[in-house]
Parts: sequence; structure tokens; C-alpha cells
Amino acid sequence: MTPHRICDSRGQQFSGVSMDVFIGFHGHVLAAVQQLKRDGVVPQDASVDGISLTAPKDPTHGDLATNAAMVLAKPAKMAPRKLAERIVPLIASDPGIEKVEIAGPGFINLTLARAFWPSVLRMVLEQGDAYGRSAIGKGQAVNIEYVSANPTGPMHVGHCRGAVFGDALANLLAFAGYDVSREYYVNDAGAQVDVLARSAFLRYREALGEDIGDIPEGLYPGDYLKPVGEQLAANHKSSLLELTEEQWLPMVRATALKAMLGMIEEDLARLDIRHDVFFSELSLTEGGQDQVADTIAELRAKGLIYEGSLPPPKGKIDEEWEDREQLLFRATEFGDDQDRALVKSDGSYTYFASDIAYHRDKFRRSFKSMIDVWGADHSGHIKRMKSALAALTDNEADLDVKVCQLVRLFRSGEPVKMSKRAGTFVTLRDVVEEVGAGPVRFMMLYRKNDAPLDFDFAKVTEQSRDNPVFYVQYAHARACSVLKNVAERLPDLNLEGDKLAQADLDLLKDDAEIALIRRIAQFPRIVEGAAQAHEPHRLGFYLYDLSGDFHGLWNRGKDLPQLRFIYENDRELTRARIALVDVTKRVVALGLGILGVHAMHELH
RNA sequence: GGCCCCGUAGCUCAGUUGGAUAGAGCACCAGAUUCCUAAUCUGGGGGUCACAGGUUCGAAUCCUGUCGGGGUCACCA
Repeated sequence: MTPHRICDSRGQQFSGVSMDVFIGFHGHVLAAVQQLKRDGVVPQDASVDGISLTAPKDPTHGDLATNAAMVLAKPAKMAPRKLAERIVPLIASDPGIEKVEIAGPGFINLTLARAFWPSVLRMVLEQGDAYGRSAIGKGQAVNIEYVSANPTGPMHVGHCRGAVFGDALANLLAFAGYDVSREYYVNDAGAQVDVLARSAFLRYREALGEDIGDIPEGLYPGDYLKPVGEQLAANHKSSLLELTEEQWLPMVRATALKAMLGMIEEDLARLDIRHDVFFSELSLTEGGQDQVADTIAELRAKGLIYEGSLPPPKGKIDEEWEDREQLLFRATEFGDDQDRALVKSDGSYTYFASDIAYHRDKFRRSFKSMIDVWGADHSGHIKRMKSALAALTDNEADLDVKVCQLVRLFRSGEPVKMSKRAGTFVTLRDVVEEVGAGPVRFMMLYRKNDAPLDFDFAKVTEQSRDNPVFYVQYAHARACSVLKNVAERLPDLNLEGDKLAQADLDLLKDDAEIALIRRIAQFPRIVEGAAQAHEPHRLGFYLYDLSGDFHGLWNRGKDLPQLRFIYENDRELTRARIALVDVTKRVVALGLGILGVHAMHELH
């Protein structure tokens, strides 16, 4: 593929397929391999799956490198470098490729024609906000379940990371061409919501004028239940007092649940998080049906359910532990270290039992691909959940459980102490109000999900290079600033819309300029890689690097005025550089958009 | 004791799913520095990728074992 074909193809070549600017060259390498197969140099059945085409870290290795010769050396029974010599002439003829070299153990390094890089810019300008979008998802439906915090109170910081992670991952997958459904599993069936109801009932009595004293041990003490009590008092006057707990509890519970969910939705909205579906656990067993029982029956039919007793828990001695026969799922058949209980001693279903039914329901809603975002304390449950789902769906469903490790809060290096009992835990709302949604989101994503994360209130608002939030936002703001300045200083320079794409981009020759373009060209690959690995943090690190290249280029203009973006002595060159600035700005904004962070036009 | 995660520069962490001489930021050292509204900038030193085996053309990455740190371990959610 030549550079010209790349920039001339408007809808066709890039609609529906990867916008990776290197994809054409990859095809080229594969075509060369096909030729060698026809020539009998490489056996027909040799796999080409391992052949990659990547941008090497070291620029002296060219723009692109392929391992094709090394991968095929064994099936072809040839030394890698010998085989490389056969491949080289087959790709060297492409006019888009300036130089082909064999290096190291058998890498084939391609140096692209200098004119290729400006063509990348032109393409990005034409693609606009579609740049980097991918079709690898093929419209496949993906269900991503995240947050799912118990509806018994406001969200605290602990929920924050999973919430942001799940939301950004959902954005990312949507950007990569998946059909994403965002789901919240509402645990409205367990004992904790009865506790919620009793706590609300106490507040109801308080609202009626009764002195309730201290909140008893075992009930939720938070003030956030006072409005619920007042609402109950307004709706029912004192009538609930006449009823038995059995009678009032369902009513009070429903009112309290609705209030709690409303509060949680508000908290999430502060972080720009909105779910498509709130799935009620209670709904699994309501309305004359019992999906949990159905689920257990299905598993029983597969011979995976039995009555038995479990060995006592190891590690700590639990006084209340009693040996009893219970209904168990054969998780050990799937590599779990124990079979798992489905029914509690009081006869109700365990959380696990409901959760299986819930995942079965997702599958029945035709989601074959599911992602769950869990806190680290639930990691021990992954195996049993996967086991149960595999059993129920005959391995047709794919479940990826992403575990978010703990967030440790700091204030200028000092750990923030939190105690639920003392009521000193930091809520999600506190954090967002103090530092803003954007910084919270970015910091929560600037780490691998399975590594612990330190969150320092002072750090996220610091204006320096070691605060990535600021550094990336600053790149965007700086680009905006340059665009604004050029419009003022050179008002007759036509920079509107697609005029920018007509700038003579070949004038961009400086190494720092090319380096920035190379980074921009990586964007679609980063998106695809992050989407496939379910790792949004890669995007955050990419944006930091991209911002570094951009700031670096700006800094060079300090010493060398001829390298400044706005160079009044050369209007055409300025136009070309403005195109580069504009594209950089767009890519930063696109990347931030996927992370769910609003790109700022000015910083103060 | 079982299972899961982690172990990379003095510190905090990346590492394109197995690629070439392992990279950033902070800190440290040496220079430069009043600016296209904006974080000062440039360069430098610093590593047995916890350890030992294995897999192969090639391992920080995959497998096994050891050591160290964290989480979790009937019924709760």
C-alpha cells in the first residue's frame, strides 16, 4: 500500500475495518509470505498467526519491524536471516517503503518514506473524531457489570475505583466496536436490606417525634436515612406503628431502597457514570417464578448438585461454625478448592446461588460475553462463578472478572484514616467535590486494575509534570491556546475545517515533529490493545507519552524560534504545524473522552 | 495450611500479550534559563527484572519450585 492510497481512501478503506495506519503494511508482509508459500519456500500449512508488525522502541530500527522470518524459520527449515533475505525483495518494491533492512536475529526493519508521516496526519484530519475507532468488536454484545454496591447507603471511596474502571472499560469497548451494555446488580434481597428497612423504620419513629436515642448496634447509623424516615412519616402518618414488623418491613424496605438507589445514582452521576440497566436481585424470585430454583435444577440435571457437608473453615477458629448437611455445587470439578453452598441454614438462597441465576439471566438475554468488575475482597469467588457459568452454558459464555485492588488515600503523603464505626469514612461525593470528577477518574485509571493504588488529594491538583492529570490536560489546553493565538496573529491564514488538511504537510520534517506524528499513528493500536486486554489504563499512559512529545516539541521552540508552531516568517509551514497541533489536540481529547475525562480548554 | 494478586532504578510505576542495548516521573549530579498566556529546560549517573530451574532462535513476560509482601478462606454481600 502506498501513502497515496492511504490518504485517498475516504470511506471505503477505513469504514468497518481497523484504522490502524500500519494495517496495510502488515497485509504486505502477509502477502509476501503467501508468495513464499506458492514458491515452496515456506510450507503451505505454516501458521502466520505469530507474525507481528510493530513500531520498534529504538528509532534506529526503523519505523516498523516484523518478526516474520523468525516465526517461519522453523517450518521453513531455514536460518531466520536467510529466510529474511527471501522476504525483503517482496516488500521492498512498495513505494511507501524507503528502506528494508535485516537486523539482529532476523528482524526485518522497514523505514517508511518520509512522506508517509504527513499522510497519517491528513488521514486523521479527515477522520476527525472517528480516528482510532475500531471494528474489532464486530458489534458483539458485551455485558459489563460494575459498581453493584449494596443499596444501603451512600457510595464511599472504596467503590470509586471499580466504578470508574468499569465505566472507562465500557467506553473503551464501545469505541472499539462492541455493543456495550452497562449493568448494576442491585443486591436488594439479602439480610442487609432488611437491616436497612429496620434502620429506616427507626428514623420514621424519630420523624414522628419519638426520642430514639442512640442507634442500636447492628443498624445503620448514618444521617442519610433521616430523609427516608421523614418521607415515611409524610406518607403513612403514624399508621405503620400499628403493624407488625412482618407487615411494615416490605413497605419500608421498598421506600428505603428506592431512596438509596436514587442517592447512589446521584453519586455516580457526579462521576459521569450512568448505567443502562439496574438489575434487581429480588426480581429473580418475584412474581410467582423462582429463577434461582430453575438454575439449581439445571445444575442438578448436570449432576453438579448434592447434599453434603463441608470441612470446617481453616485459618481462624469460628465459634459459630456447625457441621451440617447443605446443598452444594460441585465447584471442585472445575478446579475450585471447595464445593460451594447454595442454601443458607435458614433456608434462603446464598448470595452465590442468586449470582449464578443472575449470570444465567444475562446469558439468556443473549450476552455471550460478560465482564464483572469486583473488589479485591471478592477475588476468591471468581473460580466458583466461572465454574457455574461454564457448567450452565456448556462453555458458551465468556466471563472475565476484573478485580480492582484497594485504593489508599493520602493527604500530602499522610495516610487518611478511615473508620466506618467512627463515621469517618470518606464518601465518593467528598472526593469528587474536593478534586473534581476528571482528576478522580484519571487517577483511578492511571494504574493497572490489579495493582493497589495510592490516591493523594494534594497530588491530583498539583500543577507539575509528575501529576499526569495536569500534564495531559495541559497539553490539550496548550494546543487550544496555540490555535487561539494563531487565529489572532495570522487571521488571514485559512485554517477552517478541511482547509487544514490541504496544508503542505510535507513541510513537517523535524525529528520532533515526526516523533509526535509517530505517536499519533499509534493511537488506534493502543485502543485495540487496551480493548482486547480489558485494560483502560494503557490509554492513560499513552496520553501521558503523547503529551510529553507535544510539550517537548513546544519546548524546542524556546531555543529555536524557527521550530515554533506559529512562525510568522513562513506561513505555509505555520499552517502545517497548526494542523499537527490540531490533530494532537483531537487525539488527546479523544483519549480523555474514552477515559470519561472532559478535556479542558484552559487551566487555572 | 489452601487459593488469588503482587515482587522491575533509592521511591512511585510502565513495559505494545514471547522480541533487538528493559523505559518514564520523582529524587540525585552537572549545565542553561524571563518565555508562541501557562508545568522551567537540556544532559548525566543509577538494574543480576526477588531467587533457582525449565520451555525456544529469543523470557521481565509462559511453566515448575523456593523466598518475601498483600488479600481471602462454611453460612454474610
